[in-house]
Amino acid sequence: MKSKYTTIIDIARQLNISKSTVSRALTGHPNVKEPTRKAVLELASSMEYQRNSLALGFSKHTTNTIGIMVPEFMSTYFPSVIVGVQDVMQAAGYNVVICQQNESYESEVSNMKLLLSYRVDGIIVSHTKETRNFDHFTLAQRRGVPLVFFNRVPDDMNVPNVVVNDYEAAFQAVEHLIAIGRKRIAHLAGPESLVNTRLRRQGYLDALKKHDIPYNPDLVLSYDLTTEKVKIYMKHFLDLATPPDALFAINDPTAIAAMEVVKAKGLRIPEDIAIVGFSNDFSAQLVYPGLTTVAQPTADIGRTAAEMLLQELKAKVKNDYTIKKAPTIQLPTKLIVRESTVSPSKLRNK
Amino acid sequence: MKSKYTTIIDIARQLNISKSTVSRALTGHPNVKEPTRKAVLELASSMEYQRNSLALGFSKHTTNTIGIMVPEFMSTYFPSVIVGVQDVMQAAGYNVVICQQNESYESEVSNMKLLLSYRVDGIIVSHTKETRNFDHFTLAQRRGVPLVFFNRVPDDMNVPNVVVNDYEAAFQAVEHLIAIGRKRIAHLAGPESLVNTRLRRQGYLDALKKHDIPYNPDLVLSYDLTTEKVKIYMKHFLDLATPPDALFAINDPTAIAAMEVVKAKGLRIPEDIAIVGFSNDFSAQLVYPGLTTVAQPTADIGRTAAEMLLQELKAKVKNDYTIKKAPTIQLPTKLIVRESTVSPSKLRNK
DNA sequence: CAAAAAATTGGAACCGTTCCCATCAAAAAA
DNA sequence: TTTTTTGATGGGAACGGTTCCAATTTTTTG
Repeated sequence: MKSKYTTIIDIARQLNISKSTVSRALTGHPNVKEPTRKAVLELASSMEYQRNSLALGFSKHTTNTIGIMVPEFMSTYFPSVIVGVQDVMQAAGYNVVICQQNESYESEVSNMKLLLSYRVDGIIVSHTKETRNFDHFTLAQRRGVPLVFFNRVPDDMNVPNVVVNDYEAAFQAVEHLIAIGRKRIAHLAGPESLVNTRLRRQGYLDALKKHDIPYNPDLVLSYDLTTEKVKIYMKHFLDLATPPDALFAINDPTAIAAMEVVKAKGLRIPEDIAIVGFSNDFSAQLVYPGLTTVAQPTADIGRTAAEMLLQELKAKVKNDYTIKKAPTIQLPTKLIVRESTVSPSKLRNK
Repeated sequence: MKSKYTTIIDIARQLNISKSTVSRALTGHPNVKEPTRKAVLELASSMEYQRNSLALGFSKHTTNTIGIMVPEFMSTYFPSVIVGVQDVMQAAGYNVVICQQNESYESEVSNMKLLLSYRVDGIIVSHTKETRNFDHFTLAQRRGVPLVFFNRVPDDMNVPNVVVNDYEAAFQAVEHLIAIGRKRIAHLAGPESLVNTRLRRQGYLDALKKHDIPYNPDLVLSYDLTTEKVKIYMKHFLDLATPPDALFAINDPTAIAAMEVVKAKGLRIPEDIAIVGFSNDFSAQLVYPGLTTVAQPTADIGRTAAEMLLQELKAKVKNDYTIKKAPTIQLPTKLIVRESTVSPSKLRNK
């Protein structure tokens, strides 16, 4: 089967020179006479020569391509991290291939194998909520493919990663709720499998403790990040004998789904119940009332992760993280106060 | 340089058989004795053999991978189309590589070349708002790589595509505004380069004509889809001697940005100005008031495009669309009426 | 102007896999 | 038992590029 793509051999034949020379001319090797180079370049362009990355990667053992794996991309968080990654990587001459897992562990494993089978040079990852087994990640490491994690980092793996201080950010968010006079603060936490869940919950607990508010286990529920469950759990909170006067939600979609339940029940936000989310998703400013939330520097997270990966890639001797401590970078967050915790009139006076 | 990946030659050497036999065992060729196959499979799994897709694609001239190119993915529209595409393609045993253009023509060209250099078997595309030159698309076709377009389809190219009836949907949306008694209906249109812009505007014009509302050129502006411009143009509309009492926006982000301008000016939605968007982005239900909009079956669009591409891929003889008419599939839209056009009390009575 | 040095080019190996063809062994048929 | 058919395996070319080394040409130098 003859392919329709032009090859360097086609060019070589037409010019009656060897393919080595054509290759040299095309890659900008210095040892090519000017007229030869010109002839090759002209013919290549007129024949619309398109180099075969498969052949190239195959023969050079490096593809100049990296992969990025995200658990989902319906919120704006991951897309905007990806934009940051592409930014840095394209400037560095790398191609970026995006894989999306739909929060499925199975997809994650198969996408990882896909990326490895395409011999990507490195991978930036945030794992799914289902991921409890990390063998597919260590496999990549054993193959010499550097990994950089962000946001969701496996906590028993020593890998380079970019995160925010989830603990501190949660602590501040809860302190904000306390500052506006709330005492019965509920927390809708995420799945146990995510570090973020544990850190943010600890921040919540410690903020309560600092302000001498006793911890009430009835007000903390972990859930699987599905919209249906939010509705059930939120209804449960509101039906308690003494319902909460505030909610700290693991993320913005959770907070927004919770707001709907509150509104459907005819309660007022923030008067009856104040709500705080996490990540400052684009939708946080759109909902009514505007959602108070912890902003993450998403594009920066992407850029930083990309730079970290570039470090790994250009290290002549691969860093061995079974011996050496892997680098972590923590980026700052910022509490964005909106109407879901402070009524509009007060906000304006600020 | 020795790669850390196991190859079929490593396996062959260890078992003292030829690489042909190993290859046959791994690909499930029938002519392999059972004990041999078993030995190969076991060793492959214990050595964590991972086939080299570069070598495979290189030798077979087919990669079992398709690309999808989208102009942006910060709204939910394109991500959810992608999910539909992945759905069908994964079931059919194909890998999907996602490329995101950031609405940049330059990125589009370079991503197209990237996909071609990786010899993908086919590509699903929605072009950027900047794209006016389609050479990179015809290049793919000349290389025998089938294309399927969706949403944004170059109108002077004969290519398979999946769309909605933009004209009809716009017509209905505007009729809805007329039905609720609006007479001065403004239209914020998109860039001239997109078919959607032209079709939706035509729908707008024809709806006015049908209901004997004279066309007022002052009330129609085309713009480049940037948030800053919406603000300027919307302010301009509101500052007219007789400002519009309704707005039909090219898409939901436009409508939502326009709503902010209206609210900032202290006007009421829908009483002073009713607003309709397009696509039913996830945020349309979140904004306050809820945005009336035209829902598109996004996941279905993705699934349909994927199925169309599969048709192209399995055609033994490639369809030549320089001769033959390319198929088009039009999927249904649905007008979703929310509070931005009908006040809550009336909505409830319906 | 011949010899040495430098620049340019060609040839061949290599990368990992598939696949066609040849070979050989085993099983079936004569 | 011999021949034919079938099944299992090995050998090697092909895919498109890079790269090292050798060969050739050109330039420089003594």
